[in-house]
Amino acid sequence: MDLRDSAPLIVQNDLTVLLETDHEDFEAVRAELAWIAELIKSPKYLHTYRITPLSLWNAAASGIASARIVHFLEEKSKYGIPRKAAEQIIETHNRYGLLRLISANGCLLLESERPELLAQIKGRQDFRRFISGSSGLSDAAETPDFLVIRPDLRGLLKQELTRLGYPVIDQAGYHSGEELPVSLSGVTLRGYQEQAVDSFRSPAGTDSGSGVLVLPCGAGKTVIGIAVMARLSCATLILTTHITSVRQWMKEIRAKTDLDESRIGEYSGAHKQVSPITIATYQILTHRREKGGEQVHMNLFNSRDWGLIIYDEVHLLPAPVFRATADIQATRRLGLTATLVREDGREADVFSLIGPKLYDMPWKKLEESGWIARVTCSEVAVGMPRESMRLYYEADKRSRFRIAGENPAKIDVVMKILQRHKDEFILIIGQYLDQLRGIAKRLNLPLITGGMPQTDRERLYQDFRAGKVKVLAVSKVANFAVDLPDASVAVQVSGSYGSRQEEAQRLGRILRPKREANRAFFYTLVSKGTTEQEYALNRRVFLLEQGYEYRMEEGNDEL
DNA sequence: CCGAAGGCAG
DNA sequence: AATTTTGCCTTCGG
Repeated sequence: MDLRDSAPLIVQNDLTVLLETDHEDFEAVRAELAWIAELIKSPKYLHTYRITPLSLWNAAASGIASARIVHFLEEKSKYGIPRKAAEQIIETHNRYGLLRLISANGCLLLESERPELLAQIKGRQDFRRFISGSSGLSDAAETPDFLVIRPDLRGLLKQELTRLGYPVIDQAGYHSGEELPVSLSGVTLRGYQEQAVDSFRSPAGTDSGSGVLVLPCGAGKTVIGIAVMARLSCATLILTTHITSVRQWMKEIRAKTDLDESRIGEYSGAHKQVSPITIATYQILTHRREKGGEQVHMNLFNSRDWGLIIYDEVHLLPAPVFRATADIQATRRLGLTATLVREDGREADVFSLIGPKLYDMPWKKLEESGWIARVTCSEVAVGMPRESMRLYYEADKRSRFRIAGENPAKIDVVMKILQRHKDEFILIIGQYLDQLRGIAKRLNLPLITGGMPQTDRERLYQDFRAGKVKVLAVSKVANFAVDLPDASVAVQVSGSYGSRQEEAQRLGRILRPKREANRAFFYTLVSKGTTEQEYALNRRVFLLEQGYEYRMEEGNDEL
């Protein structure tokens, strides 16, 4: 084994990978590593990644060969790859594709080049329920060429086999659904958007037909969804997180296709229209009248012959919708998201029930080509005044986070930042209403919270867009409001615990391309010597994974 | 038919 | 481990 002291990686036996952050190749190696591993820890000088079965299968699905992975790791690591680790990478990677679902003569078949694997599955008590009738051979002891699978259990089977470590490539095809001619009008897709749409379409011969596209905020996920709809030209059900997003989809579909208004419907609390294009929230699907009661709106999946279902923000898809999705595997499914990471660890279910990752556009690449603003992130350490520190130490564990979050010294730091960015549009985002009210009062800023009526909000947005107001304080509504105007500076004064999701969303607020210098600034204020620092560490993980760096600043002198 | 207000759940 | 916001349902008044 030759020694490459100058290489930035160390690959360990357990498939964790360490990456030196001050290495000259850091950025290039990080970008490559992001395709095959997940970032799990990110202290300043040494980031820890883990290569998981799922990360390898997603890589396999996007066409990255195991040889390329091993070669890359070999070349970029100081001590090469331990033999065991290389074997395991190849073994796991190669399992993707061992099992295939196909349909023949109207039957659903599970086939493999490894008949002994099929025999093993057939022999398992807990897989008996998936197999229907005979498996092509009468003698149970013989090794089968294929297994006949109950079509209604197609989803569950894939879920179970993925859990067992044998993901299935599903080539059994899809029903085409009700026809609905759709053409795009007045839109030109950007290059990467075209690629994303293509990746969902049949790559030579095989029909991918289901899977997930990963794109940053502001990359135009809606347009891509609409373009897929136009290519397939069939009745489509679109599921999304909240009503504003439902309306957003409607608006864009109206603007960007030749569809008549009557063909587009909203299925929500207010309107229950089932049109050839129907847009609904996840909430209405999961809603129960009483605890443990029936989910009356789940029928939406069967209330029309959908040819395509679009899952917007697929990382937020709730458990009952997974269950319903297992039953409709013959329908094409498109997942859209900015991150495949879920806080509940159900990435494997996204993989087996929605589909594998088909396309991934890293944030940094979009930044390079100017489609989103270049952002400088800073973490500002703010010391706590003696009185708050005393309260902090006296408080029980659960109140501490809030006391640190509401650190009154943060106001002065906010003022300094406002000074630094005097003529720019600034959002001040926080978690606690008391804190925000305090800041808004001291600095004489308008404050938007969930309690503010929609019309009042819109008036403020307008003033902001017109430049009459340049600094706006906002509560958690900033995480959801689609129509919140764009700013070039965001100051996060507090957040909800370790949510990576939230950090990414808030950064998303300032990503829209800027007129002159295409730059934006993201500040996050963290109280020194408190638990807030640990949570901040976790919040950063997702953005670090995307290649953002955080500058460390001191907000005030020691108190 | 529509929108607003109040309650509850996630 | 917890604050806030949102969405859905029901009821009520026009």
